[in-house]
Amino acid sequence: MGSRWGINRTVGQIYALLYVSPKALNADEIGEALAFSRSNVSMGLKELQSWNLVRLQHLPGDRREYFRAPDDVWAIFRTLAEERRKREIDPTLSMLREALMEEGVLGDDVHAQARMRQMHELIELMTGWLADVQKMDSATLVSLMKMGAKVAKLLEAKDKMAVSLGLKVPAEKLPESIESN
Amino acid sequence: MGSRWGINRTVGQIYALLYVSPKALNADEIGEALAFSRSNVSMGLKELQSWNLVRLQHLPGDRREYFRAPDDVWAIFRTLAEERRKREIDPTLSMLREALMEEGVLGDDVHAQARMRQMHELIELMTGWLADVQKMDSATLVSLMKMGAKVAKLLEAKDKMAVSLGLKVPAEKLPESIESN
DNA sequence: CTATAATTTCAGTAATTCCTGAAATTAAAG
DNA sequence: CTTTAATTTCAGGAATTACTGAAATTATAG
Repeated sequence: MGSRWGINRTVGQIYALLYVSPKALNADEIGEALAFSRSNVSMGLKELQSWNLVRLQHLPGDRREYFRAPDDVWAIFRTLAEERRKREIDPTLSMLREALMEEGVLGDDVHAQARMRQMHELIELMTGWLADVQKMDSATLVSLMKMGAKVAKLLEAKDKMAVSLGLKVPAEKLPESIESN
Repeated sequence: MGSRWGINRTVGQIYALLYVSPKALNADEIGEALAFSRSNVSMGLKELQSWNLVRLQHLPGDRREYFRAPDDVWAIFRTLAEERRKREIDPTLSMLREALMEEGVLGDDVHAQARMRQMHELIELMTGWLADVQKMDSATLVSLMKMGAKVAKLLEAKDKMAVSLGLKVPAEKLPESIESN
């Protein structure tokens, strides 16, 4: 599964093991369970750490390090999204920006420029949205997702209600506290 | 950029070229522009077609096929999301389901079972949401994304308003027509 | 400080993925 | 139907990525 999530097969296997394991595991246990060489495990764990996907733990009277996945699946998902943004989206955005500057000066290829600007806008919009969503607590996020398309209808409804009451309700002025339903 | 989007480097290059090109291109033009062998281009185009990412075109008096990317960036994005869901998420979901069935029968590893169920729920929730979002037109989608976190506040506001008016406004009963802002 | 356990690094090899040119196939034009 | 242009397939080689064991490093216990 993870092989298309920016991490390779063995790293994915290690993470899957940690994810389902009821207790933290040390490198030897992981290597034994998956029949990987010790060094392969070490590299895999290092990569997982660079993704912020594992928590470290020390058992008293044992000098080995123990690893586990965070308990909250949503937290895992957020971390993944956040790291992928940093590694893949952000560099893409700056490349696009650079390309737009250069072409802009030359005034060269108008069409290509317009296309790149469209792509840039789309990506910026999505990352901005992602940043907003990342700030929400898991429960709020879950209820929003459950609503799905209904959110759009709600948007309309808001306008209708405001209008029918002769009110102006700029979204910025709405209540601050938002805990889920 | 595309190398982490489920397609390899050369395929990504071909698509980037088509994306910025003001006119449809034939295979030879692509190969020449990128210095790829004709067969490499052919395989790349085949892959892009399997992803539904290119539109075909025939010029009169020319028997070669011409290729271009769709005009709407959002359409491209949707297609990509849809195809990745089919290829990566759906198989993961059924694997999880199977694993849950098997383990369930054995009653074996309670913790692993619970963890897989959590993951399954998260993925199902997200794909359900994605399906909802895919149905919206681009303009609606854009305005929702621009709102970002404000949607959550709006949710609260809806409840407040309904309550203060002594109304019950189940989301299901809200207006049908939803065009963007 | 020394001995030893744990972990990491890295060069070499294995495995996988990618790309090419030649041959085969498809399909349009005459 | 035949010719020829366009495209696809595919086996082999090139390039990249992943994995291993040995050696080096780090860190803890005595």
